[in-house]
Amino acid sequence: MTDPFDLTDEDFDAATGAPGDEATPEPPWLAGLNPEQRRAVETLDGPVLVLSGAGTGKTRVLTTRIAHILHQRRAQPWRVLAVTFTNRAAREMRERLAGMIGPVAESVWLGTFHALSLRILRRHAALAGLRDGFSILDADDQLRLLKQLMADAGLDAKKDPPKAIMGRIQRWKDRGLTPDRVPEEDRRGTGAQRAAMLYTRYQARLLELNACDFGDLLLHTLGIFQAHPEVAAEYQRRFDYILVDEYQDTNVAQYLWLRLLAAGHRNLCCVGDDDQSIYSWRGAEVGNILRFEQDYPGSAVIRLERNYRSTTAILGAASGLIRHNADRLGKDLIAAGAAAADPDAPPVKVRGLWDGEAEARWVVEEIEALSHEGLPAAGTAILVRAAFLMRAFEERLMTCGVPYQVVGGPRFYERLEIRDALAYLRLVAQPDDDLAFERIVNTPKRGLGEASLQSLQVMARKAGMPLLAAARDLADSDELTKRARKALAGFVADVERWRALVGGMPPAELCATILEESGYAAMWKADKSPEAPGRVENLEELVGAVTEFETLDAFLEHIALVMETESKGAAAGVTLMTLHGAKGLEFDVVFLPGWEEDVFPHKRALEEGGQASLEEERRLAYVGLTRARKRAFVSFAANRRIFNNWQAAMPSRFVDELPDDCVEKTSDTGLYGAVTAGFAEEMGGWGTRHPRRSMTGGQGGAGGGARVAPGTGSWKVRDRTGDGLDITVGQRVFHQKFGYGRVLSSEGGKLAVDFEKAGVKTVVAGFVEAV
DNA sequence: TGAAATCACTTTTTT
DNA sequence: AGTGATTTCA
Repeated sequence: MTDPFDLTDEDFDAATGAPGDEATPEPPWLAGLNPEQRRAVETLDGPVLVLSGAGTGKTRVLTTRIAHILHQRRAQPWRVLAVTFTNRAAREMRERLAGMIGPVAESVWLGTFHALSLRILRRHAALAGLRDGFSILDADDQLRLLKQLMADAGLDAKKDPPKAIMGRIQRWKDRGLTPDRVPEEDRRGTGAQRAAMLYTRYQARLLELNACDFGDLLLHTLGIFQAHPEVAAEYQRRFDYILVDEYQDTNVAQYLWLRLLAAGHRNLCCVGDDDQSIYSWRGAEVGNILRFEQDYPGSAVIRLERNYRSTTAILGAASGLIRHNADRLGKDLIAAGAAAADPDAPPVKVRGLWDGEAEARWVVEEIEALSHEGLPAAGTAILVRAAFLMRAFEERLMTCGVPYQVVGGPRFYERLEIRDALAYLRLVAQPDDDLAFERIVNTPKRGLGEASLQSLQVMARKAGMPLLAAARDLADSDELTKRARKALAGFVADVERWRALVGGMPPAELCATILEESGYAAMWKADKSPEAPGRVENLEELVGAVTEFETLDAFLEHIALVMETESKGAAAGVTLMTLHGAKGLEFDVVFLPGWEEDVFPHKRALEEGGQASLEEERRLAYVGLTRARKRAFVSFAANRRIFNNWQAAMPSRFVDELPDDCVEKTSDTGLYGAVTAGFAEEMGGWGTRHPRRSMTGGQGGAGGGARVAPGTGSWKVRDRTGDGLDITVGQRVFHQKFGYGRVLSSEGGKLAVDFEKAGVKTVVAGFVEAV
């Protein structure tokens, strides 16, 4: 195979007139690399696979490699394509690159698969059957659309859960399969046929709506490349070098996408770690990394095994654990950093506790103790298997007044009020966005009930026009009651007035105008429920977020792809997040709670995926451990409340798999006596010695119970500025989580408050506001 | 048409 | 337990 870019340095320099090696001093960024890293950076021609273990400098290699390509004048920045998996990784890489090579970093094609696909798709929308300005549906829209289609087809949502169907559709998309290519064996079995049928209709409906979902961004791009070789060729020529981060997490569609783009020059560099593959449930194929060498014969394979992040104890624990996986390329981490040299680096602490609340108490105690040892909360993370495990920690951290932030929790864009507000903006930007129309036509209440909307739907469907246009016509006809007609006409007039304003004023101002004039903001301001003020705040935050953008379209595009408000402000406290969210991050101190059978490894994972899933769960544990630089703590509870009842829990098998020489196991000695050998069995036995405690209804607060049911989902994190000095006994206060209440007593910065909903609770003064 | 009442389902992980 | 959806009642 001839490779147009297989040039020697001399050829290249002669061709471009760039100075030769001796004239160019070695760029500073190469100096600090170890030999393997250096090889990964300097092997520019042909396919390269970098097997990069945790903490071995993967991001550094990627950014340095880009810098090197540019410095060597191998390519212009806009001819380099770098693909990441998350927006965060893209942002981080861009920042680090800018730090090395300056503002020219901006012109590199760097982004997530989805963002880059969208960029390509916008240019060739017509080839995918879309019109300019097509919109991107969020998960909620997708599901609503599917439910409509199911209702039209007379399918029972009880028999075929829309979420399950959606899952199947997405997995087909992950595999690059359009509805007509769904293989026969995928159509057999319960519900499969109906899912395939719905997939066809769903795609058809999306085209009618001039919309696509997340998976379509890739699928359409891929389809265009396959159906129009001249377009594919254009992009093959356009990029001289392609780099891919987290290659182990790519799905089939992404694999094909990359293979197509790299087909010409094969200057493809993929960086990944099979031991950190944790997204198979989303269609990721570890197979992609395992067969790289076969796909790209003659590829260079470079292993990065020197870990600069963690202590030997942490690495030993992680390696010992992951060794239990059969299906891996086999790669060992060698401690090489400053942390490894620390002679009194302590072992990984493993601790068994009575229940989830005791676990939270212990974790926060340790956090407070560590902060006195020079390891402050700001460098500490609590990493959990599933979001519901966060509750106990949030509660405990709040009670103790330790600042914290939840990362990747319920996301900004997913909030009801934000989705509503976005629907207004979408409808104004895209009058044929029917899903947006439906969402807000009667929010706030305009007296347009189901009956009116039903006839509107029917009419629009018959005339083949978008709902907004149909509404305009319907308001002029005499189909509806006078009141409904008037309301509809008013709504249509509003939207048209706002549409006229687009471009005439900054989008943030437009957004504020719409929220005011529609009465949507007023609706929440008038709402008396405890969460309403937070929603008003979020709406204000939304307007603030729009300020960053020049046009409404640019904002909507950003929100569709990024869907998270940029983490603003310094991370001051303990970081609380899921293990999945933690990949690619590092902390001085890491707590890994909830290591119990059925929780971690998760029961559902085992039920659905068997051995393969068990290994994936183990990789997740490995990811968790390897996030830690200096200290790692593993814990498990003998009893845990799941849903609303208590369940006895066995320690996770992963606890036993941790090598003894790297960990120190202790249990609650004060309560249960010293336990050394047979530790896990004994802990597991607790549950049987103390059979399921059934707690009768959490609230009521009585019965000596400090144990009060946790409140609702999310609340805003507040820093502890001002110690609530203006709060006095008898004062009515508002608490983000517990709502309104009255102060009973105050002692040492803590208040006893009688909450209207949650009963009597002790809270830190800084977490309540006087009302 | 809107509010109240009941019901079912939740909690694995997310671009 | 708490949320959201669906059903029932005023």
